Amino acid sequence: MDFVNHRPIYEQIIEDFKKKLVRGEIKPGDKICSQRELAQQVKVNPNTVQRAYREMEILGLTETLRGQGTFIVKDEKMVETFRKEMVEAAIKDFIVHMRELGYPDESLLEQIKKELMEGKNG
Amino acid sequence: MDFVNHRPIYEQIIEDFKKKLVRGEIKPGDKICSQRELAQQVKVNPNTVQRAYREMEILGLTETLRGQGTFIVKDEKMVETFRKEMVEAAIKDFIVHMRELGYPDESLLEQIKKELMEGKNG
Amino acid sequence: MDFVNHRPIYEQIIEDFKKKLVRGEIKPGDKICSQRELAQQVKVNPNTVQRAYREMEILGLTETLRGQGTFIVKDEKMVETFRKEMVEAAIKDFIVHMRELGYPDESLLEQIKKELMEGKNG
Amino acid sequence: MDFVNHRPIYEQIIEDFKKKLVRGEIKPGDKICSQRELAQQVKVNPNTVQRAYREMEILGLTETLRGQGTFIVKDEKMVETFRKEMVEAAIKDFIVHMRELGYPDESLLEQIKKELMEGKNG
DNA sequence: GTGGTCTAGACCACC
DNA sequence: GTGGTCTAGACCACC
Repeated sequence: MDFVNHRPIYEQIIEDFKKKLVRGEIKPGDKICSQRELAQQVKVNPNTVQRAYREMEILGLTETLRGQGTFIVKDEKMVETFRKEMVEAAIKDFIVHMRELGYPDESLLEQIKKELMEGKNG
Repeated sequence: MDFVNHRPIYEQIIEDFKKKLVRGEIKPGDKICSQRELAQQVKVNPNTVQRAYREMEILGLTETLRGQGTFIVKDEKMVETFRKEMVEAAIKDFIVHMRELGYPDESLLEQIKKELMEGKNG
Repeated sequence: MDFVNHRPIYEQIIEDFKKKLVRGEIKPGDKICSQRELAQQVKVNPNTVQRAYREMEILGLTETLRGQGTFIVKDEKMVETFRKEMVEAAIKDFIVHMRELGYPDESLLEQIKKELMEGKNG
Repeated sequence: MDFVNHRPIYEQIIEDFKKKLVRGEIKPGDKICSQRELAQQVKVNPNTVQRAYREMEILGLTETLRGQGTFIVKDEKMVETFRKEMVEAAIKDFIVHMRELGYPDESLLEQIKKELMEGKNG
């Protein structure tokens, strides 16, 4: 967690969770960490984790069963839709941002290619 | 300004300013809006603008002369360096983000190409 | 705090803090006064203290954790470097000032010796 | 002049003037720059220079003769007294400052000796 | 008019 | 309780 950032911690937790889901590190039907456990792991107040979990349930990502824990909803399609949405949003935001910087579309692909190579070797 | 966003208004002001600089809408040596003027334009308190301007000065982007106003530093090179930094950082952040989403590098260029086309026609 | 001085109060707060650090009255890792507490102690507005604390963080002297407080960076070396810098700067400034007054280097050591003695007895 | 400093410009002008006097660059009875002239030289508003000159007259450093200009008071003793005061104050302030930094008197002379040497060679 | 500092006090996020 | 942001508005130094 980034405690300096202005982004609320509970949003950062949700964001992390979404990334894990999209990457396939956690799958529909999986039981996820208890709130207490996660709070200890990421060194955050249990209240903050509670808020994140509550919001994830509202978003339809998880469901909590009394006395059993919190589970990812059993809906493969949901994850796939979700993945597409996040990827597309990321790309669109990026393009908008680069245009705001006055960066020409023509140079963009070249530059990305270059960075991808460096990232592999570096 | 986005008053709903978590992002502090003073940071949004700095961000706007950076974009204008990078796009060449304002140039080294230019006098920029007075604090009071900008405060009226974007409808925030002069103190908030003051804070943004102060941070820009610390960042080395502007110079402030008491009683005269705030100016972009007279240093073409600085602006160019700055432009490169911002573009590069944006691309790197984007790549990192896409990898966090588990998106394969191979598909990335294709996908961006597609989005760039749509953006043009849309 | 000196409310008559031209020196801004927030700078005086920073200066006091630096002196305490250099003198070893506060140490790396220590939690320092909360902003509200210090504001009450020195009878200034919490915003003024906030500004001082913020600048100290930018200077790399402190670290602030939301909801937990402000701490001196855990870096013994940094403090030592800082101490040396302050002492050296003070001496250099002094020498420059004395030369500006046309005071001959030769007399300087004598004069300081004299003053040091008086200070002890006085 | 230092336009960033919080020290009022008119005080900086007085300070400069005092240093010149103490160094002997200007002498009792000398005519000094006209206000307009100085304003142009140091690139400052004539009002600011006027204020500095007014204060210097109040301090008994100068006298203004209508239509003739401003002159340093013809009082050699005054300058000498003044010189002693400034030098002594500088030394005392310095010692106080170093003690505030917790710097031991014993090391002080050594350190100054060292800096004086460096200043000569550098 | 232009920037700089400060107060008083509200409201928020997180502990 | 602890820090962060913001407003409203005063007052100052300098142009």
